Amino acid sequence: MGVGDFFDSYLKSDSLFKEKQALASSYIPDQILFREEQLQEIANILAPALRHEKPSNLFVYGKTGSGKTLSVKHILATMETIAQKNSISLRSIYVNCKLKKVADTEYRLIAQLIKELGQEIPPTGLPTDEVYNIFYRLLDTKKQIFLLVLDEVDQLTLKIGDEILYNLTRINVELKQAQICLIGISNNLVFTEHLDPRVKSSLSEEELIFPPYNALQIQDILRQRATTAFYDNTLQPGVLEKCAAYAAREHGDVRRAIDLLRVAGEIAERNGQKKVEIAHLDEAEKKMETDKILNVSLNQPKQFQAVLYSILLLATQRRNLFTGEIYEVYKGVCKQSKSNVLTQRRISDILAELDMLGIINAKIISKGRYGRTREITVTLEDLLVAKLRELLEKSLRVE
DNA sequence: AGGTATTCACATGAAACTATTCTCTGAGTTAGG
DNA sequence: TAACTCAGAGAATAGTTTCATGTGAATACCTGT
Repeated sequence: MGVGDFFDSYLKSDSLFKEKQALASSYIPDQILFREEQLQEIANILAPALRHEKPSNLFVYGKTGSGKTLSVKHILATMETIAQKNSISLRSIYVNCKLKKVADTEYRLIAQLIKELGQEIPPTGLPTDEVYNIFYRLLDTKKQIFLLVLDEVDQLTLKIGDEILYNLTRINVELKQAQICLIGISNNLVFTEHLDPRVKSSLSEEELIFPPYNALQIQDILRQRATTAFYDNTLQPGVLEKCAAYAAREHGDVRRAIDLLRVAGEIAERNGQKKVEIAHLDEAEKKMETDKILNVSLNQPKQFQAVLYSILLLATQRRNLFTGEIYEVYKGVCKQSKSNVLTQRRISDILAELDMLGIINAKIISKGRYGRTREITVTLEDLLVAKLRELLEKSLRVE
């Protein structure tokens, strides 16, 4: 059967989704469940902004998928509409500091902020303090309050230190008319402990913790989303509960639960089934994991791929691998793929990063008289390993 | 036997270097009046 | 004389290299019994 037939039957088969949007990660529901307290608290802290007073800086902690970003965004949106109605000059800017090539360095963060204020800044070439100056000028055009949200700030400081945060907290001193209020969001609870004490005290004048959701709450949230997203009676009984249970086990990450539900729905739909079954959930979980690994691996730079390929080669023979062995194999791989060989120092870092990405498991062990090294294990499924190896071979043009 | 001291095989840190991409500046060139 | 071109100086960034220092515990090497 041709592609045309496929599209025909695709059109004819009715979708399971009524409004798939509701399961997207960017979706903001009208009502945020189980976060009344936190919402109220944020509102209390930020309310002075509506009277042209600078609110205290706020720091929001909580594990991934506990509704931090959603809540903050929600409050800001409502504040902006109210401000507009009463013609109060209030602006909020949201940046995610983790986004590569967007806001993950000092220069780029400020550049991004300027962009949000409606001006373009070249991606490179300007000295950083010049960029700061442009930013100051843009801010200080009139008397107004800026609410500046830095999502995943921990990533930022991890990469480039806390100097920017210090600068940002000091901006208010230099501004004549405008004032900015910083709202940091982090999913690392001990994050501020690595911070310069000055930054720490000024950044977290107010702190707020988002506890993880429990299984029952996740169920309710899922139900809320599911009723908008799916047609009635599309979910088989038990699916929602199972999905919630999965997520509850993963420290109450609702985002994951929602993704899982969406993917399960997609799978059911693709199979032409009328209902989402529990089996689809299992399949969805597996698929998400595999997709993630494949995606991440193939998007890594060549050298990472070469290292990973070496690991996979060795892993077929033995369980626990050490840095030195991997390096030897890696050198061979490099020769074959005609790329240049990096130092062991660098490979050590690459191994650490692959570990961070969750592709491999690395643990530093001491073998006593026989030295200290990383012990690396591969816990991926055999099928996935085979596939990954094949793809890497193609990408590296090896063997 | 029990207690130190060594030693291995890397890990971890800091600084400096390289290549790439981009802006800005000012000298030299061109074209028009 | 104004507009244009183009090379060179400077920046930011990613990815490395170089050099220096750190480290956990299995062994080697004592010591005194």
